[in-house]
Amino acid sequence: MPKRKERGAATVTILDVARHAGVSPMTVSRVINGHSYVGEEMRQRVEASVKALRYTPNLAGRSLRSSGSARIGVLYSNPSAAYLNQFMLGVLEQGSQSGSQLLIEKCSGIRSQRAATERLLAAGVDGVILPPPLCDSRSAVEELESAGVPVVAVATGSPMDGVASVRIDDYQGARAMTRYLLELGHRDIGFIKGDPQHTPAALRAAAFFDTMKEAGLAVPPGRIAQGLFTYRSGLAAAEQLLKAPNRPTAIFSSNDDMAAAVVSVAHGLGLHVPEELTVTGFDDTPVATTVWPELTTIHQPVAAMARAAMVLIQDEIRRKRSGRPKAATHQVMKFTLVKRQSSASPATSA
Amino acid sequence: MPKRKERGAATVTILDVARHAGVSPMTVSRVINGHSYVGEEMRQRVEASVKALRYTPNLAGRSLRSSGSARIGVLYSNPSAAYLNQFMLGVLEQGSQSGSQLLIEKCSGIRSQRAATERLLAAGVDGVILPPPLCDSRSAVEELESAGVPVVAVATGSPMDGVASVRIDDYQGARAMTRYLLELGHRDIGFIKGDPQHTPAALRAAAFFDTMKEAGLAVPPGRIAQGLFTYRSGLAAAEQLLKAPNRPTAIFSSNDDMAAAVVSVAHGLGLHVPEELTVTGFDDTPVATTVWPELTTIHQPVAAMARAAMVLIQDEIRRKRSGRPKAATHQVMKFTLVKRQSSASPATSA
DNA sequence: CTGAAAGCGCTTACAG
DNA sequence: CTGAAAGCGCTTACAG
Repeated sequence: MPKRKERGAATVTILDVARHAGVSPMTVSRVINGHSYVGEEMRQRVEASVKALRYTPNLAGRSLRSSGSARIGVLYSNPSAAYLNQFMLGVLEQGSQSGSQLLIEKCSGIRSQRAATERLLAAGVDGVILPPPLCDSRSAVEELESAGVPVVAVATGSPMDGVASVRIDDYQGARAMTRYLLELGHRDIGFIKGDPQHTPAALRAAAFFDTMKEAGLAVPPGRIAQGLFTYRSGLAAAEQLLKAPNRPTAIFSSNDDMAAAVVSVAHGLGLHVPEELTVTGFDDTPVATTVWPELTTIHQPVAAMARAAMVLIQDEIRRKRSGRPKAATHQVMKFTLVKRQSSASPATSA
Repeated sequence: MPKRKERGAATVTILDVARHAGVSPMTVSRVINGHSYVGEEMRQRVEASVKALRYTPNLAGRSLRSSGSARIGVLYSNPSAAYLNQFMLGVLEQGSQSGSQLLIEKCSGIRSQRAATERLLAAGVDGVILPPPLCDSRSAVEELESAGVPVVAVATGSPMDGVASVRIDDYQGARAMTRYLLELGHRDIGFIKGDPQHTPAALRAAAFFDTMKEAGLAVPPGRIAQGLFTYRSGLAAAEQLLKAPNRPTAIFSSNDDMAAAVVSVAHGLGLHVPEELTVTGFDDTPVATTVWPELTTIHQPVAAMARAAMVLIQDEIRRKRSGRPKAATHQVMKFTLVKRQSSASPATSA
């Protein structure tokens, strides 16, 4: 005697749907997954049953049968808590959806990096995702790839050949922001550079300079400050820029943490943001909506990028298992310019 | 002919371990799960094999067989991006570990709350987790429970009878912080209250007052400011407290966002933190380590609380399925006082 | 204390 | 275009 229905709560399975629609479970499966050719009439019958029974597939069952049950590692360092949270959110979301198992390893410094890599390999990972700044670590990539483990680099400014990557176009992002500031009427714009060790920092700076140049505007050295992507470095950079004899009407910071610092310093100097000073950031991390005024910034879809990285790594794993060559896809995701309260046209009296 | 081994990568299964150890898969399963009585010699043999083969169980397989494959809803409103990220991280972690499926619904206002609840019920959730501030919504709890769906409330200041909850002891947390400030030598301490709509806010305030009173210290009304847990409200509160004729030597803010605002205002007034003003927060969200100086605060283990909530809801679901009564466990997790750079003894010249 | 059998929900080949 | 069979990796009863 089958005991399929012993539980109190009726869990609708693919079999229930099949029975309801008067077809085989296979057909239901095909409809759900949008696979191959299914007769139009059947498709509709199945879809109606799915709806009527409120069926949602059990992912455990699916991933058990499909080869989705990969073991995926995430190796990170230098944790900006906010970024990492968002990133891991995407990774976990996609992971639980596809039934993959995740192994998270943190490292700091080259020695612990090697140890962490070893641990991942020992645990039998099928693929590894590298969020920034490890996405640019040749040593990490090489150690993993030479062990036959595919890698996906996330948010790198310079994707490596043969290594899959997901990123936004940092250059175009910074260009869009600079153009926006120009459109607002700003001509005298300060810029805070990011950590030179991080590849996207250079792209953001280059885009700023190029766009200013195209607009026929010179950027004197006094309008540039070096930052390290930290709030603290942003404080110093802001003071440098704002204590100049005649300050700029806008400051474009290479990330949000530093932009938040600029807002704080401006406030301290009695400058109203955005009436007397426009401040913009980059990344749209949670701090952008925490500070007041909220920051105009370039939204980097961190969670979506993490999800995309999971999809890419799973594809590489599948390819490897079936003996196909690497795809090494370079995926570029869309950024968006988010206008909030920290930006405005310069005061006419400036 | 079995095709168990067709894949290139050798995925170690429980069967491999069983063969290696010369026992049945059942015995391996029992050892792994620490179940029932297994002969000591066998246990060791199995454990050795697990290690030798680097076996890690496939969670999809496990959750398919066990009744772990519950469908769990998370209903949230009023998103503090940082808090929610951390919270979801914990939920997803636990969810993927136990093979549960997650349904996330956001709502704002009572009308959309009802709609979101309906959607969860329509999707056939087996249980729902309510992060703050929905953890205190009687209407949400009642609607779900009356539909027979168990609920776990997270971070509520006043747990309801018969509804499972996970929280920290906000009163003791604020008490610990106040004592710490007193130990540092502060006597004149300002306090910023949180949103009165959130139940923990009152507990934190009460603990501050009680502890000051016990120390024989009066808290004049001018030392208290009302906040709403937002950075913006913290700016206003900080100005109110710091522009008083003789300002306090320390300000205890009911959360980190407002404390970050205090630091910014202090900086603006030319006050050095912590030399001239100690600032402390509550929660230890990412902003606490973003600002400079980094905030001394009470660490609330948000991700761990989310994980605990998942475990509780799964327990309730299991109970319900097997016809047992609700457990309605109230779990209190430990907070920790994290000392960072924003606090110090008051200047002797103060 | 240990194991042989059956089945969780789904999808991959293989037939038609 | 559709379906019957088999099996993904694991654990729940049921026997011994």
